[in-house]
Amino acid sequence: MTDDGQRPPARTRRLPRAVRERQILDAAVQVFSRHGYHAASMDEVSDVAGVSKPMIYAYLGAKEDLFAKCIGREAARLLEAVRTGVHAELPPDMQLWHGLRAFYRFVAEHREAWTVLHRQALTVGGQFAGEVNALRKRAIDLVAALVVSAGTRQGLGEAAEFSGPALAVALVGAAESLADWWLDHPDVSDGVLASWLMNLVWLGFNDLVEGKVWRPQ
Amino acid sequence: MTDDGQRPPARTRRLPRAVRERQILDAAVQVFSRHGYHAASMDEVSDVAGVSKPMIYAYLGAKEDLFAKCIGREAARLLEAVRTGVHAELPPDMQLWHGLRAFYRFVAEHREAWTVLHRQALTVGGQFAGEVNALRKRAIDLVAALVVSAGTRQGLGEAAEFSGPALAVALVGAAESLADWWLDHPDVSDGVLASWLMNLVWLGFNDLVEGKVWRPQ
Amino acid sequence: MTDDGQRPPARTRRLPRAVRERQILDAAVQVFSRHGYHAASMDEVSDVAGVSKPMIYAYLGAKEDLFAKCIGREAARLLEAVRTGVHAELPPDMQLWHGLRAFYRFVAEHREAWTVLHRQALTVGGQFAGEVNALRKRAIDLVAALVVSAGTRQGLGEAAEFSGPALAVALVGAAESLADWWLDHPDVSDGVLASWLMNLVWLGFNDLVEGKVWRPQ
Amino acid sequence: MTDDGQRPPARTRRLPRAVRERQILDAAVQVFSRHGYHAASMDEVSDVAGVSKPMIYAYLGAKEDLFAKCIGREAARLLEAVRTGVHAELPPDMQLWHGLRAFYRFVAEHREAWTVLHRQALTVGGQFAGEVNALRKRAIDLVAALVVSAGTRQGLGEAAEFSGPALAVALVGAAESLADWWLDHPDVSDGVLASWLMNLVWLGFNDLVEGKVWRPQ
DNA sequence: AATGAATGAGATTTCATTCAT
DNA sequence: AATGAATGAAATCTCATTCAT
Repeated sequence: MTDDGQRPPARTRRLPRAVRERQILDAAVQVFSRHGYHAASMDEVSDVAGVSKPMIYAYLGAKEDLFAKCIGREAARLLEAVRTGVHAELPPDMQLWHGLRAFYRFVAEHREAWTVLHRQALTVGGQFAGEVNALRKRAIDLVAALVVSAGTRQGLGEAAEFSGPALAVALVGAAESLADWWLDHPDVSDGVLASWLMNLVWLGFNDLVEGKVWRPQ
Repeated sequence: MTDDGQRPPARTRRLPRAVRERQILDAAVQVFSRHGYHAASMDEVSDVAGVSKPMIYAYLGAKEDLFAKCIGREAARLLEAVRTGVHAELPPDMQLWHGLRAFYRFVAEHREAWTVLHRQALTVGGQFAGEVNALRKRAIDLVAALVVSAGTRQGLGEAAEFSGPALAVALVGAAESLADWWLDHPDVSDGVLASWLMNLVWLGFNDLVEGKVWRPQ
Repeated sequence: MTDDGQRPPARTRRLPRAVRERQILDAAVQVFSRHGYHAASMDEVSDVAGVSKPMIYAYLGAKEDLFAKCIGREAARLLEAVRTGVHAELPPDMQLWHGLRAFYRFVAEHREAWTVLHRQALTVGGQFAGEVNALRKRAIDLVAALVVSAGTRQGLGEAAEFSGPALAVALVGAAESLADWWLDHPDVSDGVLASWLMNLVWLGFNDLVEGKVWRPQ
Repeated sequence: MTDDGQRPPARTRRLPRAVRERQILDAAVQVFSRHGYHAASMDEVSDVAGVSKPMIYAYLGAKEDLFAKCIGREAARLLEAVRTGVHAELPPDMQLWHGLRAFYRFVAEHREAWTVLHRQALTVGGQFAGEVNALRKRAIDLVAALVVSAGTRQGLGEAAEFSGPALAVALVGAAESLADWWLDHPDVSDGVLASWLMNLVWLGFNDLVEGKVWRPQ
């Protein structure tokens, strides 16, 4: 709907720096999401942005910097979206549910950003592990906090069958995996998607809280 | 003890083709796992393999082919490992549990293969989606079959709160995510890891089967 | 105390043209002396000068012109310094001695200018040979005149063992070489430096004048 | 007369590495001597060498390495030439004379090498000071040793009017300067050139040894 | 008078790929 | 069967220079 840099922005001239920077970042996210860090070329970024290469280097630095700035911006956006979606005054399960919905809405509305964050950032030899893992870690911590708060509230101790962080990791992985799946099945609403996960995870989690345990055999 | 291609294999001469091919593939997996598809160089592969570049091209084709063959071989190995681990005569939950353990054992024993399959193959812009997604799909289908068989056995229809494939996707994602997490927390046994997932997923799944449902509010 | 262009001159505005030109030239000499003609960048010059690049082009022309103007200004300064130092009414040896002292004083006080003149101007493939060689030639001619005047005064003809111009060239080379050496041994006074040269050259020269000659064997 | 890489060597194919390396170095010396380090382009080197750029990088490394190797090779050659020319069993003055002649012969026969060593290597911001200064220092030390040996042999102490190292520096500078001058006056023989210098320097030096001194006024 | 914004052109360097032996 | 030698093509990045305000 809004102009997100899909088409070369008509090669407008003499824009203020902030605007150009946004244009370039938009283009870069697009290109990186399509090809990944290494296969993306600065030439394509400059084409898509409708700006000559020297501007990119002048404003955003070398390719690595550019990528890092993409990651940084989109990570901040995603986190902000989730944070706004969660309502801290609600009970844990509702917080989780709203958070998931916000996450899926973001993925739906910013497919490219999500692709860059989820797929492309992993491949660059730990070079950008910092940026992305920080995001992931924050997400996991957030979930872990919810889980633990819910758990302790209901008297769940530290059991062999359960590990807060690991559970959070698994949940985040499941959520991400579903997000990817969703990209190819867009006919499901974000609410349904979130419900599925809640039904899978929350019910199981509640069983644990109540002392039910699955054991081999 | 086992030759994993760590050291250049002493530049032996006149080996039968099959052996050379294995040498090269081993080296390629190693190099791709370290740098990813694009950043990996054929020069490094040839160095690590202790084989000249023309041999690589003669035996395994261009870089793309080489990568595809890496993916193919490791995917087959992983699938084989899981298939061998699962005992089809057991009840679904035990099948799932054994499958997960086999999966984690494979990851532990073939970190490089897992890295190539999980991380590096994603970045190449859908070029190798075929190879990897096929594997993933087979894994998901396998899980989905288990889930559905268990579900139908207990009379669960197609409810709004539930989707077999999506459940499988989520489960696979959770398993993968935990695998990654495990790489940094190697002091947990594969059995424990698998148990965590079972407790998270299976219990929740059972609730669904029994008609329990989580709903917002 | 003196403004040597060390710090960006605070980006003052609306200065008269002559002042701006001096600012820019000072900066340019500094930058050229640090990096040489090719490695110097107009960006750095503009930064150091505290003036935008378009001003440089407007006032002093393209990079080549700028360099030529640097050379020209510093060459004129050096010549002026030497000319002022020499007292034409003195006998040749004293003229030479005072000239050398003036030269070394200039080098000490304008290291950057000297660097640009001596080192950087040589590398630009004869492009600025004109400017610099003119200076050098004037210096050599000046010395040669002294030498010849002293020689003819004492009846020295054109001998095989002697060539006025060549002697001058050698003397100038020795003086330059000592100047460079001096940059790393600043604890010697300009008088001492000049004395060394006089003792080396003048004595030898006098011997020649008197008919003494060194011959192989 | 001999093929020194003047013309592209007919693009011969599949030469052994050592030969190619020599070809490339020859071309590089030529190009660097024409344009200096910065203005020289790897493209031109590759053209002149009759070899594609990748070969240059494969065999001799990046531009900096290439330049350093040029300097290194030519410095070694020059030193070798001088060393061979000097006959250590002769008295100091004859050693100096033969050394100078050898030096001028080298300059005459390897103008390009001399240009690279003398002019171009100075401009590269001290980056190659190591290589070149080492050479210069060795030359100066060699001269200084001669001077000192001659001086002490005749009882000259450390006087204010005299400094061994400084004298050597001056002499080397004079020799270099004459070498440059010679490039434009090739009708003088190397013997004559060397004689001039000997007459200028050695006589003056002998005066000093004998206690004669020039003093201002 | 002065400059932020902008770029065409060209530099170095790397890589996948193939001959010729 | 095996490889050292070789390259076309393309990537990243920089710089001198100018426009539009």
